[in-house]
Formats: sequence, structure tokens, C-alpha cells
Amino acid sequence: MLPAGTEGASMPASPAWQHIEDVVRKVMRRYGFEEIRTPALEPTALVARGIGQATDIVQKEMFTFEQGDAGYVLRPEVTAPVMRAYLQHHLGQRGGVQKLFYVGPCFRAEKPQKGRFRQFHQFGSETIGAADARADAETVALMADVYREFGLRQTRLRLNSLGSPPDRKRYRQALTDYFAPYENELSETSRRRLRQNPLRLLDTKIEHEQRLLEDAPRLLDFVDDGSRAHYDEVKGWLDHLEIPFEEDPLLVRGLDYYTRTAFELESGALGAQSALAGGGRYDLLAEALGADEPVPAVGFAAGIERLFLALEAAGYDFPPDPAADVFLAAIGEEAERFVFEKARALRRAGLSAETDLMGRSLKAQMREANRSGAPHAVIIGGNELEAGRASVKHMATGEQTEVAFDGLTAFLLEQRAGGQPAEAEAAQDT
RNA sequence: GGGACCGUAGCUCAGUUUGGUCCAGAGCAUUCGGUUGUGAUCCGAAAGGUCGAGGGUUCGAUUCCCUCCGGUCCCCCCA
Repeated sequence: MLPAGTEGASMPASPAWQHIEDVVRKVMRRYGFEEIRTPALEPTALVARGIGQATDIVQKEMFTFEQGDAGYVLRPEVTAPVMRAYLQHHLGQRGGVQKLFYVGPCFRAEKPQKGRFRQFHQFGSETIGAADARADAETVALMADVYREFGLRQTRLRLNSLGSPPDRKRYRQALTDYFAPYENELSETSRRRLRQNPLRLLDTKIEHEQRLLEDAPRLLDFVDDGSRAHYDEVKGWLDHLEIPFEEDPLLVRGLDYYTRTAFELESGALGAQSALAGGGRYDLLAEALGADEPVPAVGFAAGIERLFLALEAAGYDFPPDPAADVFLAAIGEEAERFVFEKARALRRAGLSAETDLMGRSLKAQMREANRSGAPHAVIIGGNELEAGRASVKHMATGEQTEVAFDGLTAFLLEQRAGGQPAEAEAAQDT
């Protein structure tokens, strides 16, 4: 039995899935980001320090286990691991800003539902070493361009500034004070949040509480001048790039390492889990992981499964499954030996060639040839072996011609290069 | 962690209401065949399921009850 919420991860890698990754990598490279691969396994302490003890992820969503004295965790996200790699391998010494991206699996021990899995896949970018607001804007632009590349326009980009930890501490207090008189009107979960993590109150879905929030203090009013100036700059650069966004004073993120800029991209077509991607600045993460000095950084993370859902909802045209160039059918043992070797020769010439591996009838082989999507089937039996010429059937038209064994590779290469069916006759003379 | 619904062939599902020869079925997919060596169509046949698992009630359980496992969706939270 598979662990819950890991279903899709064990299916054969579909062309659609690979297509998504291809597009992601393409856009990432346009922006000059390098791919980095970090282990799926990380020390529990790294994740706990990086993401924050008080977060849901660390408190209840990690797959952890002990090995000797050490505690490990299947990574629930990739930003902390990338920062660990950056520090451990002194990537900053390479000079300049480090622009890294990743694509890979993450794990969270949540109850699975639509758009949420225990093993899921994220891609994202991390721009490490840049405090400039343009780094924030570039991250947002990169994220937006990935979705734009897929033609997804029904998305909503929300933006906010979280300021610095002292700012948030003062804001937390103000929020607590504001809600104190209303405590009896709050739901049980909201009362719990008020004590444990007041910022979470901001995304309550209870109408009454939302009305209370309208007059509640705003995080942005507690943000220090530096953060405010930075926020204004980020908005300026986004305007400059003509990237539409909404300011959302209620936007907070679930991980402790965020500072200043926070953003989230939503889709309307995803059901309960509408967040496609999110990110922000995390200038304090490096120090939390043991760095001697602050390392400014900003990044985003996106869910591939959710992108997939959004694409399906939008009726996205995935590229068709790649078809073989040719299917080789054999009749009789001698022909089977010939075909098996010929297929390898074609493959070494760069063609995608398929053959029967079950000793099936010609009829069954032709069915298989049809299924393979190969434009041509090559039939070789006693007659062909005697004549030294293969029967080549053009599957779409049903027309069949003969091609000398010696010229078969060249013929098929030419066909793949865009030769028309009509040229088949011409080619058979070569 | 809490809630709702669901588990019958590889896939999509019927059958369970009122337990017993319409209870083990259909479509698609698969394999083979429709005379000697030709695919997507058509026709025919075959193969394929301990009816999620275990226990209970009963003369008898896919059907009723309990437990467990799994799935889906929702709350929480997030990608």
C-alpha cells in the first residue's frame, strides 16, 4: 500500500508533466537562474530553525525520523535547504548575486485533498545576496512569467509588506489589544489563534470576524521606515514592469523567515486550495541558520500539482505524446533476428524505433505499430529477406513501398526530417 | 487533529433499497481468431474480480452491524 497522498508520484512520468518542467526551466534560464538540487532529506533542526517552531509545518506536518543520534526530516519546502547549501558551500564567494532555482519533491504530513498531497512538487527561485527592491520585483516578474508562459491569465497577485520581526511583534500586540474586548464574539479557533499566533486571525473566513478586521490595526502602519521605503520601491518596480497586483493588508505568510515583501498568486479555478505560488523576502533566514552576518534574499515557491490543475481547468493544450519514428514488424525467427539488430542500428542513427518483444502475430504487431503512433511500419519476413528490401508502410495512407535494407536508415531519417509521403517512391531508389 | 461521502474486472461503473440462479455483470482496454504475411473500423471468442481487509449476525452476506485500511472532498493550514 502506498502512503496516503502520494498517488500521482508513482505514475509513469507523463509527457505533460515533463512539459511543465521544461517550460519552468526555460523561463528560469531566461532570467539567468541556475538549477540547484538539494537532498530530499535534511536535518530536522535546519527546517525547524529555518521555518520557525511556531509554524504549522514544524508543529504537525513534518515527516521526521531518527537515525542514531541525528534527527532527519523529509523537506517540507526548499528555501531553507537552498540557503543551507548556499552557506555550506560558500556560494556567496562566487561573487555577485546568486540566482538559483529548483524543481523537486516536498513532503508534508497533512490530510490529502484536492490540490494537496503528502508528496508534492515545487519549483521556485531564490535570489540570494540582493537587498535591492529590484530583486523582489524580478522574483515576482519571474513567477508571473512562468504562468504567463502557460497562458494562464485568470490569476490574482496579492502583495504586502511584513516589515521586520520587531514590527510584527508590536503589531501582534496591537492586534491582540484590539481583539481583546471582542474575545467572547470570536470562534474557538480564533481565540486560540489570538493567544498563539494572532497574525493568523487575518485570514479568518468567518464573516463577523472579517467585519471586525475592517477596523483592526493594519500591519503596514507598524512597518518601520526602511521597510516601508522598500515596499514602495517594490511597488514602483512592479508598476514599471506593468505587472498588475493588489495590495492586501491581510496577507501574511505561514513561515517565520519572511521579512518585508510578501506575495501570493491565486487562481480562481482550483477549489479550496487556491494558492498557486507564494513567496517573499527572507533577510533573516541566513542568520537563523548560523551565518555570521545577514544575507538578504528573496524567492518564491510554486506547486506543480496546482499548476497542473489550473492548466486542466483552463483547457490547456498539452503537447501530444511523443511517437516513435518507426515500428519494425517481423515474420518468422530469421526475420526477428534481423529486425532486432536493425532496430538497434536505427536507434544508433538517432531514430526512435520499436519492435515486438512478445513473439506476436503480424496482425498484433501492426496493431502495436498503430498504437505507437509511428508514421511508418517496416515489415520484414521471408520475402523481404530474400529480396534484401524492406516493406515500408505509411500508416496514415496505408500505402506500402519497398526500400533496400541499406537505404532504410537514410530513408527514415529523411522522412522524419519532413519528407512528404509522395517522396517515398523517390527515396526508394537511393 | 475534526467532519462528510465512498471502496465491485486494468479503467469507468451497474447490482446492495426488501440477504438466497437476473449475484458476480456491462462498456472501454487487453489477448486470440475472422484461411496462407498487414494497423485505427466491423464481427466473433477468450482471459480478467478472495465484490478493500478482518470479525460479527444468519441456514446463507458483495448486500445488515462493528473495527481497521485506503480513496475523495471540506475545516485547519498551505504549494
